[in-house]
Amino acid sequence: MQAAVLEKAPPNRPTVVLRSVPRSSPQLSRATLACSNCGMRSQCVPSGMRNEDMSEIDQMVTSRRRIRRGEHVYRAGDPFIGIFAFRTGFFKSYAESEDGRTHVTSFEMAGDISGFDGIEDGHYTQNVIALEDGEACTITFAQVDSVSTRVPGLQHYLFRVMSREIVREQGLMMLLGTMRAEARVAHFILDLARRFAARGYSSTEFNLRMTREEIGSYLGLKLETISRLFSRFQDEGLIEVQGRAIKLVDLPALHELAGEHA
Amino acid sequence: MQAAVLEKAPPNRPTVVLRSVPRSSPQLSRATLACSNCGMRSQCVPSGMRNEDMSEIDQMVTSRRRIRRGEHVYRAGDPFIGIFAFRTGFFKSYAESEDGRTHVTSFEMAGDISGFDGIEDGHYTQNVIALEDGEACTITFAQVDSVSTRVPGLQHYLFRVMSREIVREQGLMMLLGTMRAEARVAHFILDLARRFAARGYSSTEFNLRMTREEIGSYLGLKLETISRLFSRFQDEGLIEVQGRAIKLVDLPALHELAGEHA
DNA sequence: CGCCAACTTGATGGCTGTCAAGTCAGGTGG
DNA sequence: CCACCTGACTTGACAGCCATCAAGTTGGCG
Repeated sequence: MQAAVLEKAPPNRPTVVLRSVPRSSPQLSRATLACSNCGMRSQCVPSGMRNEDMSEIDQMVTSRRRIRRGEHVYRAGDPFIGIFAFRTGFFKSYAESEDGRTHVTSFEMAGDISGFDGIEDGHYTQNVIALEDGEACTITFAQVDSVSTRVPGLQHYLFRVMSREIVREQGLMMLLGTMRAEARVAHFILDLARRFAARGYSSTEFNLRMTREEIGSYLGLKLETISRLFSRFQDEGLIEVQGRAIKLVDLPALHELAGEHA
Repeated sequence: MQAAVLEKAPPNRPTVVLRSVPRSSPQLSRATLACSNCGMRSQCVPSGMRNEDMSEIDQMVTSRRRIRRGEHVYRAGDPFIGIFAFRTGFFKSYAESEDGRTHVTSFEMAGDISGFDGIEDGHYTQNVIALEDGEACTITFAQVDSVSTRVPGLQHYLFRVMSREIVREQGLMMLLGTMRAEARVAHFILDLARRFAARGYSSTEFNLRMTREEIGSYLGLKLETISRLFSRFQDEGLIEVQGRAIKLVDLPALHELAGEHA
């Protein structure tokens, strides 16, 4: 399944070969679960994490779970059990309001972590659903408690990951609050490119895993606006789009539009 | 100074009498600093925090700092030293982008906490400035480390506060991404009312501490739009506004506009 | 082959931004 | 005490960006 997904998305073939992983066996060995053996480690763990601390982090990951396209990792209102670190696949998080509005708050890929919204009152407030088959490592908070009292480095790790999430959301708030549609879309494309690059995929040619509507929801725009801007960017020679396949052509111009450095 | 501020803002007189506090003496006793003696405790600490854990939390607060109107608590780029719990005063947090855009991400009042944006890379990414004279308790992260290895309840506390911040930001993203101007403004007014109420102030009559421009920045709107909507809400009998004094008249209608329950 | 979701593109309208001209309130100095 | 000044606010006129509505087109899949 994982391989099939990659085949359907030729431009996203990894340029770095990642360790292949056994499929959802009911009981995985501690070594197999270990973060220190995980190809996605560099994504999960903030830079600067010491190697000595990795074995401590390994102790938290208790299980791995296979999630199919369309299946929820968790839903708003579910009791909080812990956080999820994605190993493969592609996911979206979204919130729903009382009156039925919906808003995509993030797209998760390998190495990203979800679930911090559930800590405060013991229930998740968001929904996370797979856009593509994948696997999630489960880190239950019961584990966190027992391990982290013995291990000071561990809480540091979690503080940093949560801090990163807070900063990420602040960036999105600025995008939603101050940027025009074309800047939002340019920013979105470049952000995806960076994230693919960080995982060893091409940063200039990749496949979108989400619909125009989901992009629009994420960026506070309508799907028609996304479609129109993709077309316009293509006319202007910034990108090439065909369906969900995107190729970045004029990176400086995209950065310019997104309001980044130069 | 604190009293003077309240005198200038008659509708905000507390309906609950709060303990008076000695002014910024250079060295405060541990008992004076203690959270367990603080009138704002119910705001800082998430509900459900056990009393036994309070003494542990007390150990983290190392100093208290007086901040005058217009003075920064910290700025983007400053080295991270810890988090700040506000005791009195009124503050705003804002982010600045490379190309000069600015966006207000939150307004802080007594019991709120700032500074989590600085954990990840060791530098704050936001700016926090006082809109009104106040005091901030400083919780250095050096303290957190040494205390929390002895005390498991402490990290729980911080996880919950950070989780609350993440959920808060997700709510704001939905507001910025899906709500129309009138809904944003109604939501803003009601949110302020709730927060004043939680601190023992009137929830139907209070003074804004920020300019129309700051409200606009927070809500992703222009100051003229804020002004116009305040005027319109007044014409429609939802509120009464005079300058920064606001009185909520038709709460059901405001909730309706904000898209909340009924 | 036909269906359906996803996507594209056009026409139109409205919400909100922009520009502009005041008004108001608080603070300062004469 | 009053004139003046400045920042904050209000209000009007207009424009433009993006949403809305509508009608196709495409591509994947049964």
